[in-house]
Amino acid sequence: MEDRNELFGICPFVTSQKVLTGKWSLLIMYHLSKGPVRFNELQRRLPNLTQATLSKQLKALEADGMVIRKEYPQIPPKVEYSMSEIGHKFKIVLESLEVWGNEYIEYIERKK
Amino acid sequence: MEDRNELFGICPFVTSQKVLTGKWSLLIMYHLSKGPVRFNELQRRLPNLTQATLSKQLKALEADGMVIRKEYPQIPPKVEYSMSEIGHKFKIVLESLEVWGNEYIEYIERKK
DNA sequence: CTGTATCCTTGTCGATACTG
DNA sequence: CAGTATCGACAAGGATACAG
Repeated sequence: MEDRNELFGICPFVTSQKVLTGKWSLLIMYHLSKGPVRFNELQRRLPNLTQATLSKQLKALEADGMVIRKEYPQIPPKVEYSMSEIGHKFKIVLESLEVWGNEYIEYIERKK
Repeated sequence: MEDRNELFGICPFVTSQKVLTGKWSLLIMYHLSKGPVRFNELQRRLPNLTQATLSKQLKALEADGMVIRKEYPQIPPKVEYSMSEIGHKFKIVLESLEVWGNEYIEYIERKK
């Protein structure tokens, strides 16, 4: 374990954290795990996220190879986002995160 | 799924992402998963992380209930950090992240 | 419908120096 | 040993407006 940047591509945690930096990445990946989604539909499911922000986050995930963007040459345009192969493998992480997240929420409630 | 802030404490992914925002949180949790660690030892294992930053990240994790800080009244002072109960439950997530992270690293290598 | 272009605010991180 | 204080730099996100 040495430098964060040097360790990208070496340490699984450094690498994971880098890919998951986006504030909405988990939520986006979760929605894509249910199947391909169009841009507009995704935005509808993620209120309080502007078009600009959603676009940036999707571009980042696409650049990281997590997400596949498929464009249908139509008018009006149609673009579908889906999980890539490595993205699909991430579903296991999502599942464990979902379980843990709910446990954490319970923990917070008890603490109140 | 509505607002990020409103959903903290409701949606497991929103909640998880909030807890894991820290740039070093995964790495710190990983090291603590091996057992209690003193401040200095932790810093030694995490080069390229200044004392100030490590201190802030630990404070954040402690505030979130992920980490327990135990202070021994000695001279020189000794402080041990360890995983809390909910922190221990996070180990499952760490394990799946480790597996996935390594798969992702392989994926990147193949892409080159 | 699916974006992009700007601009601005905010938060986070790191560097450095200092302390009980 | 285990921090804190301060400061500056930078990146990420959000608001708004516009475009193909």
